[in-house]
Amino acid sequence: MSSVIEKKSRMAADERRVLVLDAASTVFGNAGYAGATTDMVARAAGVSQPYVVRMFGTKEQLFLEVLHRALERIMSAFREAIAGDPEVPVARRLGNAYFTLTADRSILLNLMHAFVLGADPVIGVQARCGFMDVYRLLREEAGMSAEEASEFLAGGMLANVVLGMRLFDDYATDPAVRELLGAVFPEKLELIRKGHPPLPASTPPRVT
Amino acid sequence: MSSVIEKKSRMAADERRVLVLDAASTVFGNAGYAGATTDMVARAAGVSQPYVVRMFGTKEQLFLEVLHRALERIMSAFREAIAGDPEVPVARRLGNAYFTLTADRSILLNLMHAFVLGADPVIGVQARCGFMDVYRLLREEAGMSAEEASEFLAGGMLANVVLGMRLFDDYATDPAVRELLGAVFPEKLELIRKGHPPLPASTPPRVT
DNA sequence: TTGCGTTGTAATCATCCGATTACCTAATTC
DNA sequence: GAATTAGGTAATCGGATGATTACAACGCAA
Repeated sequence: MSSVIEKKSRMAADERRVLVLDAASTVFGNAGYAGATTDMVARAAGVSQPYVVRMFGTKEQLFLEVLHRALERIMSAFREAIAGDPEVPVARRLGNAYFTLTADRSILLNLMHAFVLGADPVIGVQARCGFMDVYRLLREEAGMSAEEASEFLAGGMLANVVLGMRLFDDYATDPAVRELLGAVFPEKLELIRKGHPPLPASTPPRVT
Repeated sequence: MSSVIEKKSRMAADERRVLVLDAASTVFGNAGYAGATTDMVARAAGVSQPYVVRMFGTKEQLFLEVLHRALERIMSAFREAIAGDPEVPVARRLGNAYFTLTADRSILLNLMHAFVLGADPVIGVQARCGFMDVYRLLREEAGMSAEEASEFLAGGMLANVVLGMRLFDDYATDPAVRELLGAVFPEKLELIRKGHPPLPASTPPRVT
């Protein structure tokens, strides 16, 4: 019922910092960079709004840190997978690693928000750099061909979109959704579905 | 050098309406829903800001119209492709149609912006509906299997991300970008590259 | 020309948001 | 235990933004 961390009075700034970063990741992931406010982040972290901006300088720098941390997690998860059991093909190991990452929607959602802001002079640059870092990892460290890497990334982007769209919210009401999700997350469907329950006020889909 | 349409004095409201919708598509596509302002749209369309909101009621309704029009264009392009030359496989026809759509970045970018806003109570619903409409078209009208449709959509999502990220801006400076783009747009690379010149102030990528 | 509906804008409003300032209080040090 | 640093917040500011209102100019019909 209670939150995981419920400290009273003072806390080390470093601890508070990761709390705020976690909150920012969730908020930015749901609302996007421009749609989120520093006050939303502050409330989610249980601190005051001025404290958030003073810790990170600007809203933009806060988002860049969130983005950077998301990329770090992906890269390290992939590196672990690459160093894993050589019996199973590397593409499958990486796929499993990616699947594990979906447990925290915000990681992948923040990446997607950055990816579609390529026209932004500062976020766009970081998005391109981060994306190409991942591509290079697939090519050079995982030993994939350009076509294999492209195909792997394509599947990942579709998974990201499906998560961002909250398609799981319509799992119960639309058989086509079930079918598609089954194709996007082969074998893992039931597992991943448990981690993505529909929002409380899930509106039934209306056709236009 | 001059814009396509340069009418003086009065114009029929319907004509003006499509001008504003075109402008809105570009602006929303670049900045996203929350990042764009009605004033940016107004300036791009050459009208006053109050006129924009009076024509469409609210900024949200304007975005929904942009989104709806984008979906309509995709659906009709796909239906044309499905009705095309039966000699060439339908997946290839659809791929060509999708490639043609990339000529207007904003169509696909607005879709992506909507797709990552699934948590929004009104945009999210439209995003899911529109996406599933496309999926159903692939399954029922194009006769694809669930796996074929999923694979097709995956490739499309990667293409959208690559366009949104403005990866073409780094084509000249990064060989890995060239390689990846070659894998994402097989055969069509040179063709599509002509339609996506880098921004004037293209910042060279910095590694973090 | 007068009248009137359509097309459009200038001015303005209320709100929100990121950022700044000034201040407060719990620890830590000496 | 006084002094000092570190961890915070309340209050507020200036600018941006979506929306409203009131008004102006054009064009057409009688």
